[in-house]
Amino acid sequence: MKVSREQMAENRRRILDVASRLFRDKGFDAVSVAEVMKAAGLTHGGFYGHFSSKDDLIAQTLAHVLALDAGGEGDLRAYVDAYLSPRHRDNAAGGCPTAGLVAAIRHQTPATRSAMTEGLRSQIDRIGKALPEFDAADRRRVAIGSWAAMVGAVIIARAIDDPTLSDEVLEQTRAWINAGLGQQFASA
Amino acid sequence: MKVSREQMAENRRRILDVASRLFRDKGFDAVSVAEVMKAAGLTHGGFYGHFSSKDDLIAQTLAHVLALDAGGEGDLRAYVDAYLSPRHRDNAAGGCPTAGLVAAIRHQTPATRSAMTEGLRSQIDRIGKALPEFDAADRRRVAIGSWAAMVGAVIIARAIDDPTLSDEVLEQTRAWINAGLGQQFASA
DNA sequence: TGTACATCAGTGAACGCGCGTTCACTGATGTAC
DNA sequence: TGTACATCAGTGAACGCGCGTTCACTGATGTAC
Repeated sequence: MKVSREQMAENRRRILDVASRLFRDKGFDAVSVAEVMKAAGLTHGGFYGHFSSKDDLIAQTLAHVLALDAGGEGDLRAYVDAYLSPRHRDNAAGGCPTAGLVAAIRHQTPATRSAMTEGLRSQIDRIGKALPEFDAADRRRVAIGSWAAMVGAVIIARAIDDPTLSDEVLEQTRAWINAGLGQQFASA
Repeated sequence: MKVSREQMAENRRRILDVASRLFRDKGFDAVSVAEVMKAAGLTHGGFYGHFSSKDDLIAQTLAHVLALDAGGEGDLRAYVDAYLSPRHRDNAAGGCPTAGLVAAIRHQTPATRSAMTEGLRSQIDRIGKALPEFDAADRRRVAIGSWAAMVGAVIIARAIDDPTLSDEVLEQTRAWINAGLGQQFASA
């Protein structure tokens, strides 16, 4: 049965929200269109009224979640600490979409790759802006190096089945980044 | 038709070799059992004489490729440079299995996760041993931080569709790691 | 404001396809004599 | 060393299943009067 325009817009938003959680949690391939629609409280047949294909859903979900994720976080050091925490490692579904999905982007359509590229570009810029104590050239290096280490550490920590080693990867990467952020915190 | 024991062992080795390239190139899900067997010059029916399931192939392939990859590389700085090169970024099929596959490990069987954990553990140890200029505590931090940044940068660089930004991620991460490896090279 | 009807968001059965896996068969291997 | 035969690695057709996608239908929406 037909629903109101507002209801349809809300349904669409709910599909993107649940899809972003499911994709981050299980990966693009392991989540079916029917599963997304069911999680959104709908049936699978209506899917193609909102999206032209599963690939289209993936591209739009990525753009959606990266836009939400772009909220300016104030303190960089606090952000690094939260990012490299066991809590974030164990919460892929609600965590950073880059950490959860970058590696799979290589195999996606151009629209999806493009959305991820813009997300990465603005994330690097955002980190750079949180580094006023560095001059322009250093700022870029620190922003990119730190971001690569953060994303790499969370991905690695999530792969490791030994909790002690997994925690150590997070903790030592945190120390390594803090050392790189400035000698005044080199012992952190 | 039956083949000799040596032939069978060689067939098995060839299956693992082509599987490791295909998995690194396209991901576990996008490679079918039939595709692996065909690439190895066999038909799909014989697969279950060598492996009990596709998951078993994945676990054994990962152990196989991580063992091959474990060759001790001499100079750490040269290793970092090669790792963070456009050439390595563009050669996922023949490149580092960690960069190509870590992110997908989260969704694999315990045997596969265990193989990856051991591969990561020994890789971190190997990098640590290549850092005699640091004391024990710093060595661990530098090894893990550098490795996380290397893996993260290659994964991110492979996702980005803008060659300029992709190259920049590799290059700035290289500079960031070199800075962290010691002040005597801080300008590299 | 109230009624009549065209629109169209969502439903659920059905489709074609590729996948992982199975199995009866084949013929070279390798062992027993 | 040569022969007879049991073994078994590899073949290719077939299976069941879940997936992405399609489509005829339904009934609430929202517009025209």
